Amino acid sequence: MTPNHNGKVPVPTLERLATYLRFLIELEQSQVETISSAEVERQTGINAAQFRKDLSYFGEFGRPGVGYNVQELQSRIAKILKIDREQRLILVGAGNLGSALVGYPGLNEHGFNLVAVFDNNASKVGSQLRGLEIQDMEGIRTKNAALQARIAILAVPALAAQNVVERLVDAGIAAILNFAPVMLRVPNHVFVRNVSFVQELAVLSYHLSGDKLLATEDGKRSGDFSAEMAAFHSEMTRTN
Amino acid sequence: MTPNHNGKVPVPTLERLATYLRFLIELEQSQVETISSAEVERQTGINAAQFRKDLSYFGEFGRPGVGYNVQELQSRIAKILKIDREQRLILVGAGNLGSALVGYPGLNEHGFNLVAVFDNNASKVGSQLRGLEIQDMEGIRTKNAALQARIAILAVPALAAQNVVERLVDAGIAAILNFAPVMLRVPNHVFVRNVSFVQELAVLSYHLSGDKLLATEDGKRSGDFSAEMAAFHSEMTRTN
DNA sequence: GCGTATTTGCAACATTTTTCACAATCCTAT
DNA sequence: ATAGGATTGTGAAAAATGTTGCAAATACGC
Repeated sequence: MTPNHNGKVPVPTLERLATYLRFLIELEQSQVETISSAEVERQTGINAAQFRKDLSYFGEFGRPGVGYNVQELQSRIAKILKIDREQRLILVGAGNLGSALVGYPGLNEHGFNLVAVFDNNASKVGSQLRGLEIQDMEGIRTKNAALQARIAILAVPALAAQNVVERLVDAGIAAILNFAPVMLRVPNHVFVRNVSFVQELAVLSYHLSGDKLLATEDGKRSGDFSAEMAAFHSEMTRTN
Repeated sequence: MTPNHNGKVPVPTLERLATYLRFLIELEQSQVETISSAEVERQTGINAAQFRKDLSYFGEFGRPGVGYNVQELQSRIAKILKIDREQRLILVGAGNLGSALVGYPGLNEHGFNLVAVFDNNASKVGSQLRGLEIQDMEGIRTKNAALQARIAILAVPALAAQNVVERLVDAGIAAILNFAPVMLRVPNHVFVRNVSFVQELAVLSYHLSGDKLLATEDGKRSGDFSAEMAAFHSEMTRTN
C-alpha cells in the first residue's frame, strides 16, 4: 500500500504512472479485467520491464502467470498519486490560457477541482469565468486558508510570475503548475512543473529535416518514405 | 555551425536549449552583451557545466576568460533549433484548448506561424478563429501541400486522435504536439511530444504531504516550515 | 611582456534510468 | 498431484545523463 522503498521514486516513473492510470481507465471502460505487462507494452509502447519496475517502487500489484487486475491497479495507482481523493486547485491568471484551462473537462474527470480563479487585472476582477468569480490576488492568503487548496496553476505573464509565486507560497500553496515562460524560485518544500508550448515546439522543430517537400499534391515521395509508410499502415491495420 | 558530433543529442539537452534561448532573449532585451556559464547557473538554476556541455554538442560558442556573446549565442541556438526561420504550424481541433492556443502570443514571438485551423465538427467549420477560417479535415492533404506546414498541434478528443494523426501524417506532417490524452502510433519519421496537464498535476499531487493544514489564517506553522520560508525570503531579497 | 584572474571545453568520473535475465509464483489441464 | 506454460518481481548489466576537475585560452593590471 504505502511505498515499501526508501522513498526516492524517479520522476520519470511518476510521469509514467500517470500514463498507466489513463490507460487503465480506458481498459476499464472496455471491460477488460486483467492485463499483463507484455500487453501494456504492446498497447502503450512502454517497455514491459519498465512497467513492472515502476510499480515495484510501491509494492506488489500483479500475480505471476496471470497479470494485473485492471480495476485494482487503477485504484492503487490513483491512491499513490493522491488523486483518489479530491484535489483542490486554484488558477492564477484569467487570460486566454487560464480561461481555456477552466473549461478543460479532464480536470474534474481526474479528481481535480478548480475552486477559485485569481487575477490582478482590475478589469477582470468580479466577472465570471464558467461559474467562478475572478478574484483579486489581494487577500489570497486569507481566502486560501478557507479553500485549503495546495496546488496552483500559474498562467500569468512572465514578468508577473515570480511575484505571484511568492504570494502563493505564502498562502500555503505547495505545488505549482507553471505556464509562465520563466524559471521560478521557490522554497524547497514547494514543487514546480513547467509547461512550455514553445519549448515543446522547439524540440519538435529541431528534429525536422532540412527538406522542403515532405508531401506533394500528386502523392510522389521518396522510396524510403513510401516503404516506411507502408509498414506503418500495415501495423495500424494489424493493431486495430 | 552544424553539429560536429555524431548526431545523437540528448532530448534533455534540446529542452534546455529552448530554455537558454528564452533566457538569452531576455538578456538581450536588457542590453546584456556577454554572459558566463557561472552567471547562467546563478540566474536559471541550471548547472554551469551542464550548460557548457549542452552547447558542446553543437560546436564552440564561448571565449575562455570572457564568456558568451549573448546575441551570437541566441542566434546560433535559434538556428540549431531551426526556429531562426519561419516554422508553419497547423492546428487540429478548435475546442477550448485549441482556441486558446490560437491566441497565444508566444507562438509568433518565437517564429512559429499558425497558418490553418482544422476541425471535423461541421458546426464549427467556416467560422472564424482570430482571423483564421476553421476548415474541414477533408482535403487536408491537398491543402497542406500548398501550406507546407510540417508541424501540427493536435487538440482533439482522445477518441478522435489516432484517426486524425494518420491523416496528418498522410498530409506530410512530420512533428506533432499532442494534447490528446492518448499515446499516438506514428511511423518512425514522425516525432511526437505529449503535453498532458492532468499528468503534470498528478506528479505534483504525488509530492504533496498528507498533512491537511499547510496554511492557517493566523499564520502559525511548524518550526521547520517557518525556518525554510525565512531562508527562502532572504535568498529572494538577496537575488533581486 | 609577465603574472594573475577568469572562464571555456572536454575527459574522466558519478549518478540515474532503462533494459535484461531469470528464479519464484501461479493457473490449467490432465 | 503433477507437468507445462505464462507472467511477475527484482538483482545485475547496460545505457543515458549529469557533475567534477583541470589544461588551455583569454583578458587585464602592472
